[in-house]
Amino acid sequence: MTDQPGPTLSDQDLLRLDGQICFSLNAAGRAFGSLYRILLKDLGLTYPQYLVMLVLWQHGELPVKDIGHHLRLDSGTLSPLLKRLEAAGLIRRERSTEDERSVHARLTEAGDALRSQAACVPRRIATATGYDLAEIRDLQARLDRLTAALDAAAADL
Amino acid sequence: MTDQPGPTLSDQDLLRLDGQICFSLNAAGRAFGSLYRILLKDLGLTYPQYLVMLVLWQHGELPVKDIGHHLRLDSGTLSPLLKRLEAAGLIRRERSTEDERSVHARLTEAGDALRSQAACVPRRIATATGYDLAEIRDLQARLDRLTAALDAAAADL
DNA sequence: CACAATTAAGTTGTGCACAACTCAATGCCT
DNA sequence: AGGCATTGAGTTGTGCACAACTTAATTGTG
Repeated sequence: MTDQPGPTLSDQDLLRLDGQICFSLNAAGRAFGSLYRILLKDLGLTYPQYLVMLVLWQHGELPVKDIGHHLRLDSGTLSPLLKRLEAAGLIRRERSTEDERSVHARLTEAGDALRSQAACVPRRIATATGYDLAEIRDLQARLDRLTAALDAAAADL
Repeated sequence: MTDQPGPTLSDQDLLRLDGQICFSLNAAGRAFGSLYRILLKDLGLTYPQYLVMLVLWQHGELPVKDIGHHLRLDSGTLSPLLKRLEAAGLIRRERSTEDERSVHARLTEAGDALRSQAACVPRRIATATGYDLAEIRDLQARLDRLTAALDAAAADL
């Protein structure tokens, strides 16, 4: 029989311990945000805008829907964000001719040119983590598993 | 000699790979957010508000500054949030008599009563992760190390 | 074909995060 | 004591995330 600390934690204990993972997750996310904010300042991009640009640099022209799919964002977030990117002259938005519901985002020359300016960012971020590639991938895998589990749990409430 | 993918990744490769950790981190954070949103709906709390309540349930009366220290939030975020908690009748805010700059947040009876209602939340979250306690702690440690590294990197820009 | 259901964007409203700022209270220092 | 920097909250403005809703185009079905 086991008389270790015990597998049974009281709700009070959990209430005290709770927040820990999400605290850590939150803190890490914000730390990333701060760093990106600094590194992206010269490019005139916010971190979410940078993520959208990353998607466009990889995939070229894309409908809003697909961008949202890649980033797990809905039109309520993307519509104003894309408007700002368009106002900044980095992308153009055009209604698809074949399906008039769909709007496609496409890089302008300036948007494409920004790519080379952004090229140094990932390396600086990677260096800042202090992790090597294997560790990063491992951490990522754990986080993705976590996300999947949470999504599944949320699905059947 | 090694002719594997190689330790030297081009900036373009990194640009493609980039976002991965922060993507995963972001996704996990949002997945947590969704789940908490559902579980906290009955309590009438948002997730950040719940975090503040957690701190108050643990520490009792606290100055705004200390709450911010626990949660890594500044007054710009906390002031309106605490106002909403006060409007909801869960806390009271009172200027300290000994230092009139400082404002202390204190649980009302309703705020304290909410604690028992919230007691079931952490367990449900923990279950939803699909991780056991050891894995959670391990992940947490990695995330905290990551945060520290990123903070340090941001400090010397 | 007509009409209901679905889909894609966009809009509105709320709340959070953060930078930059104001203001008052306190501490410090000669 | 006088004067100045520091500290703690709060305010303002921008941008993101998300829920709930609207609008218009498309699809599916009887």
